[in-house]
Amino acid sequence: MSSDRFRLLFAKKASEAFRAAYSEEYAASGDEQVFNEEYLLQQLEQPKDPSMGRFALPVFRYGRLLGDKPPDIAVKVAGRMNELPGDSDLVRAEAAGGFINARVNPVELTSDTLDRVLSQGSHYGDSDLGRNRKYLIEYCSANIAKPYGVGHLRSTIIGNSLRRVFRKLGFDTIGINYLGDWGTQFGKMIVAYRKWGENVDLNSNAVKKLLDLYVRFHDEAKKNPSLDDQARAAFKQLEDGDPEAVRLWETFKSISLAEFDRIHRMLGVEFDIITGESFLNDKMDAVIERLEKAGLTRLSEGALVVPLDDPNLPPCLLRKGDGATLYATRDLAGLVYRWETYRFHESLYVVGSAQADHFKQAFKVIAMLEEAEGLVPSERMTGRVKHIDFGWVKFEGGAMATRSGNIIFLEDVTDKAVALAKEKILEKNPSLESIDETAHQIGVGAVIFSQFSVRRQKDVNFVWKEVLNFEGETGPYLQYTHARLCSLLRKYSGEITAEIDPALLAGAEEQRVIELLADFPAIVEDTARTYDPHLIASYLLRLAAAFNKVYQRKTSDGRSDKIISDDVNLSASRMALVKSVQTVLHEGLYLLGIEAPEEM
RNA sequence: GCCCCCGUAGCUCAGUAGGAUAGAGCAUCGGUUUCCUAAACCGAGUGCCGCAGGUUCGAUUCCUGCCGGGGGUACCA
Repeated sequence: MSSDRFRLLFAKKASEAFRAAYSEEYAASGDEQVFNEEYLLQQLEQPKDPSMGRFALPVFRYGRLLGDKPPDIAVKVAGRMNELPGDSDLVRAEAAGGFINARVNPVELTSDTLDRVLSQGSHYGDSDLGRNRKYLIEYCSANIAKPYGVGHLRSTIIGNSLRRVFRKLGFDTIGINYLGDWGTQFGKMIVAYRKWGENVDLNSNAVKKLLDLYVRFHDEAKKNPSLDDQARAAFKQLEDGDPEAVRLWETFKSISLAEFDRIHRMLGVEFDIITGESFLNDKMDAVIERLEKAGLTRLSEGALVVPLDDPNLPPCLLRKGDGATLYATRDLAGLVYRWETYRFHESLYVVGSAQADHFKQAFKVIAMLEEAEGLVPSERMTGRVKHIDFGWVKFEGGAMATRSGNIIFLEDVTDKAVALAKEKILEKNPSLESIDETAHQIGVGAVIFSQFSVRRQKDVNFVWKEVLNFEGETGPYLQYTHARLCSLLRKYSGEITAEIDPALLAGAEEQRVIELLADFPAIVEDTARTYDPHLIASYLLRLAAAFNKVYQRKTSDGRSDKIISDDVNLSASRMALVKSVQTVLHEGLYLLGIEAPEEM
């Protein structure tokens, strides 16, 4: 939680109050560090229930030090704090058990927050945290010649979101799609195509036909293991530049690239660089040489490896027995290339947790190399490269695997979601102008949001019933709330400004919304710190729910308490809130990669 | 065998660098629209927080062991 002026003042007062209320013990403690402002600021936390206060200071740890009971300490210190001169209005201390709760002046918080949101608009929550720092984020990394399944969706949308989050924080962020366009799998594809692909027409539906070949290869390889040897040989041909193998590879690649491009447009996903493993083909020898020169390599069972000084990791393979390279070799070349080219602040790899060991190995090799070469710390990338892992996408509880053909095509999912969204629009808002476009935004939004519904590290279940549910904690719920806010904005004819009477927004429901609005910048930073957009997703649900309470509220006589009414000042105040929530909801959805239609 | 991740309400999950009575959604039941979009809102209830120890003023959170699920474990990526 970042510090604002309320927290700073609270910490300052608490520090003074401790010294005043316990002057003797303070002098005797010899540990004044726990009483200084910076330390206290760090100790501030969020009360369990927002109604208890905006933030709180637990004082349990002072019990022994001050020889007093925590609840008594809280009472004494809180009392002193409220007696201190200066800005006595801004934040009030309130003892509650072993906590000192902070009551922030609602008028100040309201005008402060609304002023910032309304004046900064979509830039609210921006930061210069990342000024002059480069951030690399690799995501998607789909494999050429394989279909785009829901498995790839997770990496793609997490990475796409992180790219937007880091940009917002001022980092010079580069999103990289590092396609799997090289490796033994292409040997398999080449063998399969030579054997069974002569009569396959690749002019239509090519991706699915290539998948059929791939699946058939694995089926037949079970009965006939010599196929795997043929595949390795074919990949070796490809690496050696055999023209026919290269021609086939290029065909597979162009088919896939066109397909990926189409799908990414459909999802609204962006990349700054699209490259592939093959880009590194001419950069691997140099890395291998460096490792050899550093004395880290060894020949083992015919293969060239780097033994790692970690008993839990197998050696990292650089060259197979036949001299061909591996995934790890290319990733090492990529690490070195990116470090030399960009000198990044951090470089992230958004890849599933199944590859955790692979990244541990690669990062370990780099660390050993940098150590062996005696590089100064500023020349080392160790510690700056991170594997951002995530759990599996399970289908109705089971595993998905390309090889067995047990896979859900992403487009089948989005098509269904979009169709359902269209059905709902026709039912609820048939006069809407751009029905197809809106249905697309809602359907795709629902699919994307479903991936953010759990923390990054956890497996996410793909269940049709849940992905196609538009009620409750879903993307469409957020979009719907946003659309209603836009509807109010269209209807309201007055000017929207932060120059309103904050007292008119003093109700508990409004205050809850304002507190959440004030939290947004910290949420964006937390997302960057944890590399998990789930935080934004759950925050937006809280914000939308809090606003819907205001929106649906009834007056004491049972009538709905309208946002826009005959009371000009009240309407203006509420509309300032409406515009602020709409702004943050829109920006938050943008950070997740989800569109926010104005009507639906 | 060894290593990593996970285990919270019937289901799916939150629980923010230990803290205040462990929270949401779905599902179930009931209610709200003379209509600023009911894709919403309100109400109803359920928890040996996998088990057993340990550290601490305080553990769902940290440590150890065990049980259960998933993943990884050199010529796939």
